Amino acid sequence: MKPYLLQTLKELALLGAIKNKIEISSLELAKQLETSQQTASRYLVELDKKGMIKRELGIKKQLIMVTGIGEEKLQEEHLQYKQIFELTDRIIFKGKVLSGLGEGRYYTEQDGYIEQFREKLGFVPYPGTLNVEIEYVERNKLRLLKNSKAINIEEFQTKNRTFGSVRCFRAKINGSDGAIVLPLRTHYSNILEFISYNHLREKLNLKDGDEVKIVIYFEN
Amino acid sequence: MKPYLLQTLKELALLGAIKNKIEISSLELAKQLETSQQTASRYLVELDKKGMIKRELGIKKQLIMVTGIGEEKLQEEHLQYKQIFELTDRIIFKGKVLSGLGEGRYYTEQDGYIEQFREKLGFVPYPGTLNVEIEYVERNKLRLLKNSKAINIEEFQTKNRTFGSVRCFRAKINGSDGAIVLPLRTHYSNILEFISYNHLREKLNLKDGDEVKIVIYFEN
DNA sequence: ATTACTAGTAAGCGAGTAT
DNA sequence: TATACTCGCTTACTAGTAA
Repeated sequence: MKPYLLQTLKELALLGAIKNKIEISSLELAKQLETSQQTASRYLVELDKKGMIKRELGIKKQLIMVTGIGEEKLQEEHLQYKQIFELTDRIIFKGKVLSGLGEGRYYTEQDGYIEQFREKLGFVPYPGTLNVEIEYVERNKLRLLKNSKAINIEEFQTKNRTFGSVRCFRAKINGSDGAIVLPLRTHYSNILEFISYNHLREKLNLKDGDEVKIVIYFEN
Repeated sequence: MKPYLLQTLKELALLGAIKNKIEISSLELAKQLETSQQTASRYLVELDKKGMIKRELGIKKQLIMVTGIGEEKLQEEHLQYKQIFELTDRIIFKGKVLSGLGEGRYYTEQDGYIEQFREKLGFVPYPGTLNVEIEYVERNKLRLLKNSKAINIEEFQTKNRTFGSVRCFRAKINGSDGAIVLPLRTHYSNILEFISYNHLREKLNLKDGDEVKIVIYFEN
């Protein structure tokens, strides 16, 4: 949708055109939008064609109402602003289920980790991690976690090797509870590793390539 | 502000660029905005010139952060969406104080009205109404009151004449409590009549032509 | 008064490319 | 790899005006 049409739609909504007919001439609308009468008229024609407004054209005046389609579009926009300014305790990602390398299983089966997961997260994870690939550009959102308080899993040693610290954040995947694990050393990547009490692939019926929604919660 | 720049700013904010530097190439941004690398680059230059973002240009990547000015602009936008979808129990107007015809005083001094104001609104109004002229196009917002429950002041008679019914809504003008009165018969006009316990012109130090903010509250 | 078409002008776009 | 310039093309804008 063209940005200027969205602005026009918003202006109409502000004047009460959601679930209500409002009476507004193209010249009045033009003044609101700080443009010409002709342009305002064109905007209305375009919005009408897209089914975002409904018009009743009289000889002197026109009645305008935002349609359900138009309202939805505005609500989408509203949600985005809420994400920016209100839902600041969480980050929302869309991603694709990825076939892991089986590494996750090796780590989640280490007693040193399991014991801490149980203590600090309150569950023993199903072996393995569910890997989700996010859009490369969205890794920027992960930066927000940088200065935030995490659930820290401490490093530990076995006879053979050392297992590094891990930061965890409570999270949901398609509504199911769990946590994401971020190894402390590695750089932020575009792959999220999700652990859960459940076998998520089975519970949520996930196959490689499926789109999922992940919400990560944090404090501050 | 150009609509497409606002959309760009919002996109950056969604990626976490408020109070945070994010790492994003013009090509990545272009993908997010569904436009070309050149256009995204131009947008960033424009936003930078307007002081809405701050950039650190490296050879390979650029770090971008939304500035205070940019954040304010986004918050303004957020507020408008809140007005559309959340603050549905009120209407907000900006208007100009208008010199009345003295009619208000005549009506507000009628015992038949005074008694009902005291009973239903909880105060005896200072004699006279404060008249506020709103933008002509904003009279559309008043339509929202049409189907809404009002505080109804009943008609009554004196020896000489009949005084008609009036609908009242609790309201605030520049933060001060009172009510607006809408005569039942008259068509919605672009003049709001405000009554209050206080002498508002004095209390708020208002002169003709001063800009005021009025909030009208209603239920459903 | 309105809306909205036409036509000429201005602004925006993106391919090519320098840096 | 990047960013962002030039330039030809397209889209958007508004004055004039018909309906």
